[in-house]
Amino acid sequence: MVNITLPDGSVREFDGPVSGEELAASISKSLAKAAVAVRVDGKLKDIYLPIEQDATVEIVTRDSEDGVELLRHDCAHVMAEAVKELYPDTQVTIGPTIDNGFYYDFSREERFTPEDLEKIEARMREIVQRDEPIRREVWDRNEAVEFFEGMGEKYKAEIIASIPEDEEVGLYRQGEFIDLCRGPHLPSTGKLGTSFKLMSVAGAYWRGDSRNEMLQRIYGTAWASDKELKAYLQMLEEAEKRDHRRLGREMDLFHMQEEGPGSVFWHPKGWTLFQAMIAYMREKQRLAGYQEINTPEVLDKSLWEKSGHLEKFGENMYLTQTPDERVFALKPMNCPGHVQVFKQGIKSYRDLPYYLAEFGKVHRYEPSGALHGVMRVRAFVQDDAHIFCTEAQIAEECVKASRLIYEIYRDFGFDDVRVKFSDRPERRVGSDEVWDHAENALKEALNQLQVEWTLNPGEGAFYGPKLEFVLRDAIGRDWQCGTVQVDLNLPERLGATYVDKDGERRHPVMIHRALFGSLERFCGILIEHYAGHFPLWLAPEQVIVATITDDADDYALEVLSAARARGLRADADLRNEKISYKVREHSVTKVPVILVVGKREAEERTVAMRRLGGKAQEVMSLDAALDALADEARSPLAR
RNA sequence: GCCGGAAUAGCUCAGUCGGUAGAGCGACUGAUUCGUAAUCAGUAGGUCCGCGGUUCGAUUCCGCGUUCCGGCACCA
Repeated sequence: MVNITLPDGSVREFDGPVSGEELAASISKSLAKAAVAVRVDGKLKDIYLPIEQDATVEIVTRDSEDGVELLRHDCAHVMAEAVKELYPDTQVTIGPTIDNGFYYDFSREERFTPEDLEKIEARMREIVQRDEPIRREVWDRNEAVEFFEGMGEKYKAEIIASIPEDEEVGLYRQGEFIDLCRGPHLPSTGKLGTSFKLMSVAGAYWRGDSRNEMLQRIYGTAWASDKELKAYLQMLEEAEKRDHRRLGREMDLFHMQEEGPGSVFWHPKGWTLFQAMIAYMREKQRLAGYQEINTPEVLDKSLWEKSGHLEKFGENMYLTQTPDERVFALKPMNCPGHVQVFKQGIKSYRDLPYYLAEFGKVHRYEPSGALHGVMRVRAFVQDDAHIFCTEAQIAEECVKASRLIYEIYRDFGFDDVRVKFSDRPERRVGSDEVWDHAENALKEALNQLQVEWTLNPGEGAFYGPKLEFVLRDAIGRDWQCGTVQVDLNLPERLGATYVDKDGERRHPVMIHRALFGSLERFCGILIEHYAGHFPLWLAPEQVIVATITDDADDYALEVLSAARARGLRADADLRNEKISYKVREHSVTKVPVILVVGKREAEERTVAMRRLGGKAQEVMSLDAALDALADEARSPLAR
């Protein structure tokens, strides 16, 4: 007797072992048709395998979240099958699912071309047509290793050999193709459907390690229906339209050029946006008790030797030699400079926590392949600050800094923020005891914050563990922005001390924190997040006064002065062009408000206010319009 | 840095099987005085990314380099 409990709580009795297929069929015909797998006591299983003991079972349908995941995984296998059929000399490696799709890494002498992708996709559709059953087999580990080695599949053999001894070696067979896989899978290739598409081919290191050989990775996307596939492809197109590199040019915010790889030329409008961000942060930090400073960008090599930067971060540093043959480094971080400021005069425990902030421009020689618009550059401004405090104050100060980050992101329109905790890296300074201490303090802060977080093992800074605050951009890419780092090493290395209650000199703890992180990156994220439609307080150009004919020129200039007098960033468009032409042009550059004035408005001292993207316009008195706009243009901190 | 791809007018792109290039938009000039996302006409604008090589001749073919794009690795 096997008792199966269904999600609704009902229990079904069977005389003996029952498969998911049979169970679904016993419930309804339509469910049997839609069923592709089962979840037995929380674990996904193949639908044709017998359930031999009492269990809670959920039928997984093709269009459910689990179902789509399986479908994508199968898609990867079918792709591998197609590749092996077309190019038998190829070795297969791994093929997992990812957001929106899947990939599979192959090893092959020749390169896959876009034409090859078309062929592979066509063959995949044939395999779906064949509707090959996909069946699980449990193999003896050594036999499996021999089998794959015999086929010349050295990567597969290596993976199998590395599976823990107590785990089953499960292989899945579909047609002639057999692959190692944890599973489960759909019952046959026909269940895959046709809503998939191969997207691109790219290089990827074997086991994700740059010391290993490079494989060829083919990316694909797969969905439960053509409708969803189409929606996804459309989303990609939309994302392309809001790409900050494109909008940066269209809105005349910035440019970059060959002579300065990874360096931004900010144009007047882009710099206005940048300054609006700084103005906001300056005020936010003032309210939180920070003092702003400014420290040198070029400092003698010896300081960077003392701090450990040259040893642990040197690959990323720009060095420069002066005519007197002294060697200086462009600062890649602001911390050593801030320690120098802290060290001036004698600090008492009563001075702690001591907050120093700087909008510091740092230079880092980043790998060329990492550069990406303003998101990943070699010269950027950090809203950096260092909090010098006692060990007892660490957790509280980390909590305060983290809360600032959440508040700020909310003001800029981001609610979905993820946190990663990065612990000690291989390349580090300081003893294990010190690291234990720093990591525990940071974890305590996370506890107090009561937020979800994930561990990012070995990704901490060389001087301390860190919290990383991550935002997702329009194309689904994650960007690390804010960070809070606990440092028990640099103050000692650089000789920073304070006099404690007992008269002893002690090294303070240093908390490094950046809230935007990089102003450049945050700015890029803002552009994409808003698709260039900035809220009024951030828009580089807030108001355009546009005339209908030159009858209104004098009045338009009067409106312009009045708008500027209220602090609005405004300009006038008096050109002899049709109003529809002007509206289009300023809409393309995403000016949020156009005040249209013609003869009628001039006579009545009104304006016709038109919002970006809006259909209608509102005629209101000049004063009322400017009052409303000036109010709306205030920063969130002034509300 | 690694794998693959690309680089032609300000932008988007076409083109030359080797004989020094073209469109649309934009810019400029003129006309048009017009009510909410493109008025009409004309003009100008190019080291075809750079350096070598092959060739009578290279923007085109080959090599090297630079930058960019998509990934990987790295990272704020």
